[in-house]
Amino acid sequence: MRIIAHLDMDAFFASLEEAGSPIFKGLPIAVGSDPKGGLGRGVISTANYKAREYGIHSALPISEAWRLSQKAKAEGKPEVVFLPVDFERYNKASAQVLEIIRKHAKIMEPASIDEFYFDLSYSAPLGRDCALGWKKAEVICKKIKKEIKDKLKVTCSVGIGSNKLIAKIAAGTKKPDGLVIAEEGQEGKFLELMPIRELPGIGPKTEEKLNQQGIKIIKDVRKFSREDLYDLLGKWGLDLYLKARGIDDSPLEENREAKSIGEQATFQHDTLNFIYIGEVFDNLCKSVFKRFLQSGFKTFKTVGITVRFSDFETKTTAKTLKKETKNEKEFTIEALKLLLPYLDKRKNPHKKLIRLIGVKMSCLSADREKLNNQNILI
DNA sequence: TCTGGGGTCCTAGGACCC
DNA sequence: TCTGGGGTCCTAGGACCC
Repeated sequence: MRIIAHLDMDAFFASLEEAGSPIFKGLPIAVGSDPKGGLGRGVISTANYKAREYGIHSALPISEAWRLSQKAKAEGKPEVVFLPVDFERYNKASAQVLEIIRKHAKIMEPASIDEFYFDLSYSAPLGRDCALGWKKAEVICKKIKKEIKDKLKVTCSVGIGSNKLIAKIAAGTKKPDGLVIAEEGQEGKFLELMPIRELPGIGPKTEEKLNQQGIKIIKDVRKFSREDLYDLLGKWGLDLYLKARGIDDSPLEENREAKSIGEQATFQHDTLNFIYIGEVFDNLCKSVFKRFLQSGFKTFKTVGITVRFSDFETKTTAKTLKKETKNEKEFTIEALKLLLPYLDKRKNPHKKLIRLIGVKMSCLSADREKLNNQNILI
């Protein structure tokens, strides 16, 4: 039996900004793109709990957030503080959290900038009282929470369970600053009354599909056989069959490597101005290549681009080169060759304006020398 | 209200090789 | 002359997550 914890930072970006500047204390804060007086095109990245009282939340269009802020102001409430995303700062904080967790757990998986899994099974040595192990895990998590609060002045929520799925869901049930233990052997019961949307991997589309079958809460999933769920959702249906019963054997993955490096940009105004598009595209390529150099990867083999038109139709094209390369010119030229058809009649016959362009590289190889050694061995 | 930017994983179809 | 099937690589698109 494993004891797995999931730690999820509370409104991470906004909390860090609030903790970093005393003048923001207690105010509604929204981190995201520039609202530009209600004309901005982005979305909210993170809103703190005060801003959530205004109806502002992650992924909300920034223009709507601006409107909500103005409305609150008219009612005599404080205006929302809109702040740009400061990744450097958040990455630093994330690394500090990682360091604190690592002191208490040998096996850990950073799942994102603000989420971490770690294994506390060691607190229940073989042959010892299992309940004691869970108690010890709780004590360790309390310590971790306290250390994070002391050092970073922000809170987090932690879930403890017998696998990653249960731990993650448990952490989400009591935010902010929660600590929830989903007792071993009670996994099925813990989940049964929750809406299916609580299961990671079920988004709007899958939810709708399942609703059509009369499935609303997790318990409802259990009325369907493995075969039924496979027919409905393919391979993911088999996963769902197990997840609905609280079963999840997936291991913690300590050394996950990136599979691609890419960047995209949305224009302030939709455009077909070649010079402007070319300039932005060139900067994207330069920035992606710079990150490639810093990444430690030695080569890439596939170049891809994205074009989003003003009607939100989105096209991607990719080209895998004959040979791996690390050449910047090759990267830029291949990317440009993929982009050009979208600027003229070839792939844009109705001359639709372009909203966004993006570029990425994939098929990254970590270490060419290692690869060569393997070839010699074979 | 009009929809960011960073990613991952899965699927389906076509090309190609044996 | 007609007809396999398996395996792998590649591309495009979709769903999802933070």
